[in-house]
Formats: sequence, structure tokens, C-alpha cells
Amino acid sequence: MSRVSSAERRAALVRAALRVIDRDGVHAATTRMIVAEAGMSLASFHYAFRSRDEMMRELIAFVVADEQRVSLEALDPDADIRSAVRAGMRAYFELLRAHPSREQALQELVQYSLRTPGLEHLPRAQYASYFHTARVLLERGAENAGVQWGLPIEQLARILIAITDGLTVAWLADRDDEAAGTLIDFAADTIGALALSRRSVTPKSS
Amino acid sequence: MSRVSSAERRAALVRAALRVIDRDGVHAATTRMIVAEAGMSLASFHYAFRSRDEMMRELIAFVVADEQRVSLEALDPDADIRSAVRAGMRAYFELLRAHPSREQALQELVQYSLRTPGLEHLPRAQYASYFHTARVLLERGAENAGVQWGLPIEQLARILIAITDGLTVAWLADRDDEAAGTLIDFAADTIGALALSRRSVTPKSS
DNA sequence: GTCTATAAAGTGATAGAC
DNA sequence: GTCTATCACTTTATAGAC
Repeated sequence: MSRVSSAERRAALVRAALRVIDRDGVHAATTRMIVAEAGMSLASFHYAFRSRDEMMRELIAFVVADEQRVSLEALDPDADIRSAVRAGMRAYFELLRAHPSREQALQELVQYSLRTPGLEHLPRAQYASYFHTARVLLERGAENAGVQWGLPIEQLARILIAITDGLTVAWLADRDDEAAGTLIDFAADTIGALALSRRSVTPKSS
Repeated sequence: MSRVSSAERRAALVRAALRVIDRDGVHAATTRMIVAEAGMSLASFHYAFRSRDEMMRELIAFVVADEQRVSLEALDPDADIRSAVRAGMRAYFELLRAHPSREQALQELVQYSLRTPGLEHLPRAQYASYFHTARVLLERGAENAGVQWGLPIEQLARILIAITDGLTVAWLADRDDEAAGTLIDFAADTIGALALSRRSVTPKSS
């Protein structure tokens, strides 16, 4: 029996790798940097993982699942739909301001996967997860506010993710908080305007 | 006297580096790959540039200037504003479909600059250039269509760039042409709806 | 100016002692 | 299982012949 299970050692290495990536970027996450961060020897890495690529694969799966978990916790059940969308985007933006390197790392992981043979399919799953999360948030937000969407929710989810991604990379580049806030307000107004009250879509009963 | 000037050798190396980055990504643009692509020896690289970082600096400056030049050529002078915005975005999307690796490379260069000491300010300039280009396109489009904008044009430019960036990364991940087209139509409708006819904003003279 | 050869440092992965 | 030591390779950069 080992002092720590194989799964625990793997998880510890993934967490260490994430700290390195968060701090210095994907290119800095060498096996030596990762084991130094985890307080292990280099050989332990290859005892837990067959290769660095195998670890990166597990890391990306973990990150995608974690993003989904965090996003779904940020829903305000008592708000009109425009406020709910704005609050959700502002919550994300505060996360971005608090951990810019973390969000940048997620974008780097997409680029890395797209360029790495055998990992090209991961960004598709990552964005499918993003769209799913946005869709759930929009559905619950509309339910809480007593409205329904005037556009297919898949389209709305893609719009929301596109604006959020665009907001992120522009802010990472110029750190303009005011412009980001204005963009969020615009997005919330625009998306909020696409909601129809439930009564207005059943005029025969009024 | 040299057979080719120092500036020409530097430009040739930058173009070779761009071909490598376009094909295999920023991480693959090693000095050896670049000189092989340019048909030079390794020593020639360090004769033209003090270091790889110096070359990357010149490369990014070149790319930013080139993007600005290309974008400003894609303007249709005879269109209503909604069609003009949609046509501009569709033209960009066709460019993306034709050269996905090139657009991915631009995003990689942003991430690379943000992580490289001494290059952190370049993404700011790059996005300032993007915003300036979007602003010029929106101004000329409105002028051609005989309308004016109901929102500050800086805000509109940032919205346009954010949606374009978000569209790009999502499409690179899942290659969903139909979803991208729908997103473009939505963006064109939304931004087009923010244009006011010139007559409607000068009611006193009517 | 342009080459070959090589230095100096970093990389992923493994062998073998304990 | 966990270490040290090391292999085989790649990287940027430079020295020195021509």
C-alpha cells in the first residue's frame, strides 16, 4: 500500500501544474517546474503519469469541469432577467480581475490543445461545456424572472460566450475596467431585450 | 556592401517566422525552424537579430500594422448600415475559414506577449489598433449609409471586436459554420439597430 | 558576411540503487 | 514507491574558419 493513492498523487500534480500555469503560463509548465511546485522528485511524475501529455489531458478535463461548477453557483434567483444577465457577467468580470492569469491560462490551454496532435478535440468539448453552462444559466434566469426567450437559447448561449471571451482578451490586453463595464451593460441590455414576458406570448387568455 | 541589406534580411526572417507560426504555432517558431524556412544558416539569424525576442518584437509590430491595412480594404461603399456590418463580419469570417491557423497565430501572439517580460505592452497597442480600425470602419459605413450612431463609437468598436474575437475562438474550437453565421447576423442586426437616420436626429429643421 | 562546429542550458523520459 | 543520476535530444547563442 502506498502512503497516498495513485489518484491522489495525480490530482496533486495536476493542481501543482495549474499553479505553475496560472503564475507563468502553459509554456512554463515543464515536468521539473511541476514536481518542484508539488514537492516531489522528477521520477514521481513519470510514476504517476505515462507522459506530460497524459497529465495535460487530465488537467484540461479538470479545468473544464471546474469552470462549469463555478459558473453555475453564480446565479441570483431573485432578479429580473436584465439584472440577472448583468450580475452574472459582472461576477465573471470580478473573477477575471481577481485572477487574470487564471483566465489567460484557460485561453492558452485552448490554443495549446488546438496545436497538439491528439488533443485537437478537447477545445470542442470545452466550448460545448461553456455553451451548456450558459444555456443553463439563461434558462434558470428566465425561469426565475418569469420570462421566456424570443430567440433559440443555443444562439443566446453562443452570443453570451462570445462576448465574454472577447471581453476577456481585450481586458487582458488593455486592462480598461470602464470599457469592460460599459460592454457588460450593453450586453445585458441587448440580451435582456430579447426576453418576452410569459403573459405577452399568450395574448388569447388575457 | 552586402548582397542584401540588413533590413531586407530581417524582413525575410520575420516573413519566414510568420509562415512557421501560421503552420505550426508560436511554440514551433524556433530559430532553427525559422532559418530553415528562410533558407539561411543559423548564424545568419543572430547576425541579423541580437536575439529571438528581438525578432519576435519586430514580428508582432509587423503583424499589427498589416492587420490594420487588410481590414480597411474590406469596406463596401454602397450599402445600408446593417448590410455593411454584416458584410464586413462575413468577409472576416471567410478570411478565418480560409486561414484558420493565421488567426489562431494572432491570438497566440497576444498570449505570448502577455507572458513575456518586456513585451507586456504590445497587446495594448495591438488592441488599440483593432479598436481604431473598427472605429474607422463604423464611421465610414455610417457615412456611406447616411446614418449616425446612437452610441459612442468607441463603445461600438469594442463590441464589434469582442464579438469578432469570441466568434473566432469558438469557431476554432468547434468549426460550426452555421452557428457562426447566425451569430454574425445577430451582431449585424443588433449593431445596425443602433444607427439613427440623419434626418431623425435633426427634427427642428424638418 | 556567411558558414560549420560547439558551447551552455533546458527538456521529457528512464535506469537502477535503496 | 521513492530517490539520484543520467540518457538522448532540443534550445538559444557564439566562436572561429574562410
